[in-house]
Amino acid sequence: MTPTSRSRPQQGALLDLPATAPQAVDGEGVSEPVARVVVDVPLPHLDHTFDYLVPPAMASVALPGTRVQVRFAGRDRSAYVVERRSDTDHRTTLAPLRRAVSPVPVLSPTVLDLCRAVADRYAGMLMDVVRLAVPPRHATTEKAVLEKHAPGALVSRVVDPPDSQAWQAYTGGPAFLRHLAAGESPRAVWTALPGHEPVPGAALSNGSASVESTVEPTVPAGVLPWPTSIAQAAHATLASGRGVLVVVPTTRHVTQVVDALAAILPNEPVARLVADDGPARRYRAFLRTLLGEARLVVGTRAAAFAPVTDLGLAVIFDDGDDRLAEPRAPYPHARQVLALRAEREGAAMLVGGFTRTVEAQLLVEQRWAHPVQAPRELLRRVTPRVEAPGEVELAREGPAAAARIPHPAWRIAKEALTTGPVLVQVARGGYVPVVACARCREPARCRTCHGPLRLERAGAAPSCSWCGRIAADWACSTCGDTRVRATRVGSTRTAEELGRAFPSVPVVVSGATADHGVVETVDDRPRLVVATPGAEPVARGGYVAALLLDGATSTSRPELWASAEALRRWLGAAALVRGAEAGGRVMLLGQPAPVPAQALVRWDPAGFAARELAERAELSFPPAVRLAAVQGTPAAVRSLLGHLEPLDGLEVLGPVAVEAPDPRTEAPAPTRRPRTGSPRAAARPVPPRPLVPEPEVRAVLRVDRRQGAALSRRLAHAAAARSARKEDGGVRVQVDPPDLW
DNA sequence: ATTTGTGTGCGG
DNA sequence: CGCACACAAATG
Repeated sequence: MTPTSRSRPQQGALLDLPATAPQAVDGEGVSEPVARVVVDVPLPHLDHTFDYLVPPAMASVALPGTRVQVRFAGRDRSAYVVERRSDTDHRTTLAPLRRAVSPVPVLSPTVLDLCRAVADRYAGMLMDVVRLAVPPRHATTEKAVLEKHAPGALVSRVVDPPDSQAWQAYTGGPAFLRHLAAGESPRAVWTALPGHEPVPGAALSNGSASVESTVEPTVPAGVLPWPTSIAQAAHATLASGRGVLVVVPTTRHVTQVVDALAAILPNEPVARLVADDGPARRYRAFLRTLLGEARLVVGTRAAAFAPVTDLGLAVIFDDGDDRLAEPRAPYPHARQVLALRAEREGAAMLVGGFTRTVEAQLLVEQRWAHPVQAPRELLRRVTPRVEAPGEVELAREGPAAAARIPHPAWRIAKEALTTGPVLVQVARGGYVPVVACARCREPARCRTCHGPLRLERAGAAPSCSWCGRIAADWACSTCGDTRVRATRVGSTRTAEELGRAFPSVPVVVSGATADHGVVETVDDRPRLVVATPGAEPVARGGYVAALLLDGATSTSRPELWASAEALRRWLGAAALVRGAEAGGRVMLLGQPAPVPAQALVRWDPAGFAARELAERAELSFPPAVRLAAVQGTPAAVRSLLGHLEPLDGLEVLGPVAVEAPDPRTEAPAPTRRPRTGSPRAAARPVPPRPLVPEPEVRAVLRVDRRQGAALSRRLAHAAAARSARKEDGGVRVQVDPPDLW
């Protein structure tokens, strides 16, 4: 691995000085007295290395990978040493390092190389990526970990490969594990089967309440919960003496994977890298990874950069979850980070999920990864029977066809509740999250801020979901009517209705809203579980049935990804239900779009992904092509586009005005600090900052996928040229923007 | 951002 | 000519 420690040439045509011959530096006894560093400055044209002199006192501390402080443009800035050398290409005398912050080389050459690749791919700055990769230092934790750490005690335990039963359910599965165990680096896109933890005792005792279960369903070998399958792949990789990194969307997923690893590899330490754990625990887990104390690392998106020693396998699960995309510049996606990493470090990769994302489909079609999925016959047995009755079928059943929960759905729930738990997936949380005028159906809005009104609980007056004001004397601005009706029904109200219909069955609500938290698990007793997508509790032994309400709500969104996202959510819920062989049933309701609905009924996420990708190729949409969005004030966007060097086949769409920022998500007024401490600031005329932020525009750049790297390079150059000229008005450059259309 | 270097204009 | 101020370039 070659770290990219070479000083990059000055950006653009601004400064094309003849390369100065490296000059030896007299270090007064210090060997390699030059520290090449990356400095934390937010200016794109300064996104390269700088050389400093290492004072004798820091000679053995300021080693490559360590944090230091340097004087830069008159201020102390934090920086990382990326290289130590004995010469410099800088012409004038070097300034000394100010302070060695810590002796721990937190930025390893491998991770630095990855950060550079990610920055390049996303047209961003190296330091922005490094900030994502290296968690903030926690001094007391660092001291504690270093004191306890005994380098000699690191025993690379030899692990035997997993038994040959593992992954047998999947075509190509055993081969995948075999290659991992042999130290090779296969890549797979894995469509996971629903698997359920067996109910203790149920498989053995035949005195179950279920009368007709004379035939005990035989769960085929290898149909296991997804975290267990991942643990088996990790096991195989450990057998080759290499480390494993697993990245998942949420803390909840992390816990599931950590538990599965503990069950299969009880003696193997696991590092849990989750930002939610807080600075101390997060930094401790990071250091344990860095020191090689844990070869198994599990975490959320930032963990994609974890310094796993000798990485053998990178895993990402449920890669369609938007929480795997980093919200800070340069907005890298964990799937992409891991893919770059697998290539650069020669590691294997596993992209898994119940659905198959369009991006994963592209990896398959490019032959970058092999598909790993179950044969049709097995799939039919272990997935639930799914129905998506159309209006015609429902009308045959009786007059209540248009009801949110039509008669056939009630019947499924009633039958299932005699045996075990039933899941009801509802698109929205809360009680009645959106109301409209009862007469003209115009959405009801707040008189003060024009936010949408909702009902927070039974019998409550409507209130604004943006500002919280109670709209006690609301009247429709269109027709004057004072009555409201529900346009969306949330999980709380749904639970209320279901509770009335099944008074003898307990009802559980799970969701990320304030009223109630996310419920992790439920047992196998009869119970109604109402949950929003992603918050479905795992039921021991699997749900007997699931009702997926609000089908249209999830597919009618205008975004490009709406139907793929709907299918992902439906499959996520349906995968918690027992297989058809064990009586599991799913009903999809609420007029969903037919294409994703049929993909669910046939349980064919790969077919859906192939069709979706073909369609996007036809329309020149990503990921079939590479897109980048450039957003900012009109002048700033225009200037950035003006600085772009020509690129074959580059299409520039727009710029067009972007819709007004949403007052819910937009911070109030970004009060600019007047810097009271500095007398200079008072003397300088403050540029007038508009009270109302200037409206922004966005341009979309489109190129062939093979030109993607060239586009990113040009965007980074243009941003550097702009910042070098101190052109103000920030522009946000986003490669692979997730939220277009 | 902040510092440093260079150019310009005006008073002496 | 000398100095203050403005602007541009560089930041090690």
